[in-house]
Amino acid sequence: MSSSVQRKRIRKSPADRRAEIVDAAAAVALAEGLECVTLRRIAEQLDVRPGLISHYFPSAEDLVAEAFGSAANAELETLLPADRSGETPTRHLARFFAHATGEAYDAISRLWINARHLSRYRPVLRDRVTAQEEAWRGRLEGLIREGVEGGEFRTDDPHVTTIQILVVIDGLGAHANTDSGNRPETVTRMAVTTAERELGLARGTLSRHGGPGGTGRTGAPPASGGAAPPATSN
Amino acid sequence: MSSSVQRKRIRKSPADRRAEIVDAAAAVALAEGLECVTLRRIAEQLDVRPGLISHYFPSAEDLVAEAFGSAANAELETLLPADRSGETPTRHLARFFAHATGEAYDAISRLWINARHLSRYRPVLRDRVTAQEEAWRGRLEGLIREGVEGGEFRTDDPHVTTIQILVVIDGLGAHANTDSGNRPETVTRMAVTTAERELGLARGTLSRHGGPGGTGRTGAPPASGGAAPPATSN
DNA sequence: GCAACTGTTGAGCGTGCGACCAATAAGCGA
DNA sequence: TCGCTTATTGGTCGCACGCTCAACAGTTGC
Repeated sequence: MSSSVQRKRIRKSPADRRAEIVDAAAAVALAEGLECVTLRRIAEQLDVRPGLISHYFPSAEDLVAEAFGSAANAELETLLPADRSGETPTRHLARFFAHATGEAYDAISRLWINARHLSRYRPVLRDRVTAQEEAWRGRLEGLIREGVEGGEFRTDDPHVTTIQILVVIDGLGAHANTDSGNRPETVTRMAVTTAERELGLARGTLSRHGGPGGTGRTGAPPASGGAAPPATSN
Repeated sequence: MSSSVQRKRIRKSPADRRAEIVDAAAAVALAEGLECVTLRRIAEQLDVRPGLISHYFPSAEDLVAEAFGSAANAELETLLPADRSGETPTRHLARFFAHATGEAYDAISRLWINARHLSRYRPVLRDRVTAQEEAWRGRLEGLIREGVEGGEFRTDDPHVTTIQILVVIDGLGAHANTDSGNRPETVTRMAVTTAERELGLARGTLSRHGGPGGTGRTGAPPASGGAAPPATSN
């Protein structure tokens, strides 16, 4: 109404404005997809003119990459905080799976699918995706190594084990845009099952994230053969 | 030069023209991505006018869905032919993994990532993707059930086992646009490892696709713990 | 040989995109 | 308080997209 005749200009410091733009872009990327991160869309979000976005990001591709990096990084920080104050690796890993397997993770899965596809055409984004994959892997591998050193986990090769877990999580997340949600419990639990198997943990250890934090052992015998284990109700 | 003044019109039967368009669209989808399946692009490919493509596909989204469906279906037919003339399920599954793990499969992985992402915005494509997932799963599950009935495979739930294998394949394929290719051998073999474990097969049974076709048993003890198996050279 | 059918063309509309640039005004230091 | 720096605006360009439609021309059947 009052602003249609003459726009009120709000002048901010470059650092503030840039951060504001990146935050808005990350939000749009997460909610609507990376292809919706356009100069006009972000400008509208912040109630500024498209030219201003161009001013801070002369190449729009840089903004898209930044949006993905920001969103993915924030999620990583929630999922696997660098600061694990006092919590055991087992509890931490259990908490990680609880979050990374629930429906709340679908938005993140969508973002990863989005970014991995768009990487095909946009080199700048591709570099960002590679860096983020590295960051996620590094963070998880650190947690696993810590658990191995403390005797909670057991694996010959933490690096390979980490990748194996991530591959399963990626595989489960691949259908975030299509699945109707009716998946067998055994499949939903695949990531946890893989982790427990590869880390020498008893079945169920990583399912109860409110459970024992000390040793993580329950005394249940480990799965012996290769047959599919019966699905547990919880 | 000679055709610039007056275009030579080639009139074809609707069925032929439609098939021609779908084939071209599928080829473009596979080579350059589904977003390159545009009226203008396909028209250029066939040396006709864009309006003609619109004539056969009043909605461009239908053409994209058809392109994906055609490409995915052709690949499924190569990967898991409906007609398994005389070959044992073990040999057949081994052949499947040989193809679905090699670099030649990257193009298909890219297409799936592409389609799954685009499904977010295009309902028609989403239905097609869901149908293709169903088809792939059904074909693989049929093979596994056949193996179980013949005593080559052993699993309590062929349905779940099938999905588990496909999840791993999806997880491995997720990085087709970003990976530099340097992946640990153990990770590359994850799909085969999963199949062998879930089907009660000895390690290596599904790696040698030129190997024994009868029983598929080698006498080697099954993997006990979660330790990474030594990498085999072939 | 001619007429009817319809596959095919050519042209144009409206939209949204990234990129560019001169003009403007907000806020800071002198 | 004034002037300068520069953050911000408003407008425009070229491009590619899907979609529409009247006009054209192969092909077929009479």
